[in-house]
Amino acid sequence: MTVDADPLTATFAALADPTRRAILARLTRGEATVGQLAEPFDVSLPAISKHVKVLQRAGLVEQTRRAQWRSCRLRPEPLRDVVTWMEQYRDFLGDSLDRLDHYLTDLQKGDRP
Amino acid sequence: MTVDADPLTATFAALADPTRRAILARLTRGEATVGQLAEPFDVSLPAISKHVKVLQRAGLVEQTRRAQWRSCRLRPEPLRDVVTWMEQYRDFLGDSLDRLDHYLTDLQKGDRP
DNA sequence: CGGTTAATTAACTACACAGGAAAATAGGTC
DNA sequence: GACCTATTTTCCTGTGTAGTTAATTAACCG
Repeated sequence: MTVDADPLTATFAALADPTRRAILARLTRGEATVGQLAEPFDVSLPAISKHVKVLQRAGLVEQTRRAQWRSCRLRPEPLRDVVTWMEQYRDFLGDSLDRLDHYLTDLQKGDRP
Repeated sequence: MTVDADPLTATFAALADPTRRAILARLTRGEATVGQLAEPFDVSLPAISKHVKVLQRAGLVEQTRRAQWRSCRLRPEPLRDVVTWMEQYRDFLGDSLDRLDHYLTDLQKGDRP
């Protein structure tokens, strides 16, 4: 993966790693520092730091500095882009994606945050 | 990506390539041989053949031999697994995924093909 | 300022992947 | 069998990535 890949490619590439998916799952339970994210894993801190950077590049994680801590927060937009991409397969997945489609359309019109 | 990656990882890795996503999009319009899949792209046939193999390994494409042609067909299961995985982010994506969740649950119970 | 903590960067190894060209396989036709 | 077509396999190159340890940056604390 090049650094200038299109957003969808960057998102799928970011999701194509179990450690990164686990990091995202952890972040659904609230913000966390890089050190906190690293705790459950048996890998070095630099490794986690790089994973976080991949997630940032894909727009899935946002990092804010608080003193010497980097607090990581989950960003939903790329996942919504994935859902949007999957809509072209609605005939294969069933009509539920139609409803999802409408929801996202409404969302773009500003009907909901 | 190792060859023995878990299914979700293999699926996301397969989707993390624009050429492969284009191949999938083409297959929503019906079956196609490897040669037909290669036509729109400015890459060699072996390259496409390898992309198709990655898609097969992820379960996204099924190949059936007809004489010397390999007809490729889209398989929806891995995409459904992606939707299932995304359900843990429903709070971030909105309640539409709840409905999708119910749909997939009904589907597992055999309410629909 | 010296020390401590949090996180990143640098340098390196090992491996996987995208791509091409060329050779090999497989099936159909004559 | 010889030949043609479709596809895959093999071999090669360049590049990206996951991981390590060691060094570096950044911010706070006394």
